[in-house]
Amino acid sequence: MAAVNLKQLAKILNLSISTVSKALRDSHEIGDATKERVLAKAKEMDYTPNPFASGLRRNKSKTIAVVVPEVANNYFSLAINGIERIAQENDYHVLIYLTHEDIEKEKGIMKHLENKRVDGVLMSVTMNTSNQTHLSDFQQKGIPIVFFDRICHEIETAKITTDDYISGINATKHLIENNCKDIAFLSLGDEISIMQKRKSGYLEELHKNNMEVKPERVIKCGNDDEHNYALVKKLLTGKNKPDGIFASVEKLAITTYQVCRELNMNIPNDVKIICFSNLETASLLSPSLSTITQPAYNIGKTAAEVMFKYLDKNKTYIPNENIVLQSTLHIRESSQQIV
Amino acid sequence: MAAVNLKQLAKILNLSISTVSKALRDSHEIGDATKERVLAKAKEMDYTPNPFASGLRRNKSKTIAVVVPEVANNYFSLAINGIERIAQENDYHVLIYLTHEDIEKEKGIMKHLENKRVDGVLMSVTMNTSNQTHLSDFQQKGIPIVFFDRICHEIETAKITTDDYISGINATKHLIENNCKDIAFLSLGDEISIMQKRKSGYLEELHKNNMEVKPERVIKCGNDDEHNYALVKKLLTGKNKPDGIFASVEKLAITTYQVCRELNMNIPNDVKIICFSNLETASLLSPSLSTITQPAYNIGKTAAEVMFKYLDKNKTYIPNENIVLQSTLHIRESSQQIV
DNA sequence: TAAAATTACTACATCGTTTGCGTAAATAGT
DNA sequence: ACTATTTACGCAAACGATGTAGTAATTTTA
Repeated sequence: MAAVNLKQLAKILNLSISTVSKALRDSHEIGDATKERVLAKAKEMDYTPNPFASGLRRNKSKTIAVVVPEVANNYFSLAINGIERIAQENDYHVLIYLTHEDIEKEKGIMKHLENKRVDGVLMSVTMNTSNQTHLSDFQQKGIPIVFFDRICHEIETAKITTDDYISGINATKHLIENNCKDIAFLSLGDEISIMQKRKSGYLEELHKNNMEVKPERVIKCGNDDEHNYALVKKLLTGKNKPDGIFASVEKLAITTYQVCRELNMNIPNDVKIICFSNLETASLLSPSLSTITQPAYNIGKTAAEVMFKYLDKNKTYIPNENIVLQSTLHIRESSQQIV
Repeated sequence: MAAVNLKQLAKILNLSISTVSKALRDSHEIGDATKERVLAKAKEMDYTPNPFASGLRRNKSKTIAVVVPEVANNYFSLAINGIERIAQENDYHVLIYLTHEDIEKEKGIMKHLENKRVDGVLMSVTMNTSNQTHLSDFQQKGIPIVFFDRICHEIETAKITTDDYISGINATKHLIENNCKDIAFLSLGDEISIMQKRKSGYLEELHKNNMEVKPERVIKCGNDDEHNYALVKKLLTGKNKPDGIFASVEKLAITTYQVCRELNMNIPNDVKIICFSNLETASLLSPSLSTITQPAYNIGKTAAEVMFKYLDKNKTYIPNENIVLQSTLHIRESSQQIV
């Protein structure tokens, strides 16, 4: 029942606590015969070190935190998958925290993590994280952060992203090539870096094609699904409807599908759609959804690998580094001109 | 930079360490004036207790673990969402572990958790978890487990499930009412309880309608997507095809959609489909997918609530309790007779 | 008014590990 | 053979917070 500890092990083995401890950690100070005796007994008694005691003593938690806006989301859950894999390989534990896009919650979570509960934090910030003092304060405590996807430029550390600007260009170019004359961009807030990059790509490509850049074509959506629905419905209801929609995140594309269904609009005849998405059922939708798909699993995996690269060396300072992975464009029915 | 601790706070305040500690915990032994002075200074210095020190001393981790097969899955991510919400409300932290349906990984994870790293475990077992000695062993260590969805009958504790048997009956009945004469059941393994219940409902309803119960209509799928694809393809290729498919989990329905697409089979004309699923895009699929939808968020929430009910009382023993939540049937195009 | 009780604090042992230092005994070096 | 060095272990002090058992000083009670 009760977990066995070093003291009990030592008593049974007739050795001192420190000898047992050192033997278990394979110290050179301990003779081979003793080591084997200790190992065998430890296994027999099912000894595992108390993580709080060793955490306290060594000032290491063997734990990282993942702070993300949500988990019921294909992108983040895949990223977590990658992170968890690397963590297990490194014998680390993964704490998970959800901000639900709430900057106050994000601040509270970081506050909770300041006391060395974790050795490092992997995070994707809130759509509302414009002020980042809570993040630089956090770094000051000596706990490293690695950002993935939704990064914070101002914080010096490693950042894993995808080629959002290029993807923005490619998606827009694709819509233009399929005869779209008036493309709207559905943004998620406008604070965060990925939105700015995706939007830049969109604007740049419009510009390059001498298409008019109308500010009202950039729709600033948010975290409230009903409000987003209303925004998209309004966009598609007036007489000045766009003939193409570039959704910056998956859920806005889904909302658009739902709006089109209600308004009896045909995709892609009435409006063409492309979006950033990791939806596994994209090809089964009606019509199948064209996507820019980020390598979510690898993003998480890479972020974790970078973190462990520094944790292994006991470095709490991670210098600026931008790792950019490539997204892939999957053209399906929703964005294609029907010939 | 360095985190401030009790000793430093005490020195600055010219008080003893224990006085400061007690003041912070609002002990009656400390005078009001002193309390205020301490609180103010603690806030000013941004003091937060070291979780390892207090964890060690009080033998409490303020952490629970969630052990699930996967996270890139709508059901589990919603459940995690519910769990995390309740954990945050209770000032608890959430560790996450993925088994990837691997029983050996599950055993290893439980082994890792035995040493009081967590105060409790919420879990959904692997599809291969038939032998549960690693779980009863774990319980013996004095750490409570609460099961949700994929439960372990033999372990005495609280179990949160949905009315899978009834849902199995309803789904099957629905297919029969829509003229299916030969319904296949896609199972995920056959060890775990939910599969047995869903299958029982399926078999029972066939029986009630005097339909032949062919053993080869129960397809035992697994964790290998390609293998599942082959199994479903074989099922739908021969001359003795079923005209209805009841998929026990979401991913098997998606596989079935993909197979039908390859085989150029029309859903629901050639074969009707219904499945357990929390897919948010079910209604946008082509054709829209009929589902039995479990209240995943509430299942997670409930599991966490039950856990905290006992943790609050410092009870490590949770008596048997079966909490059954209701799933809802969403009839869409994939399962309906076209008139 | 002496004894009892309360108040407001401090000292210290403790949780389980880790690790620097000390020390006998065994081995090596000259 | 006598001093170095190495080997193999034990002692004890941390790590930071908690809580029991004190202890003066003050207040209450009989």
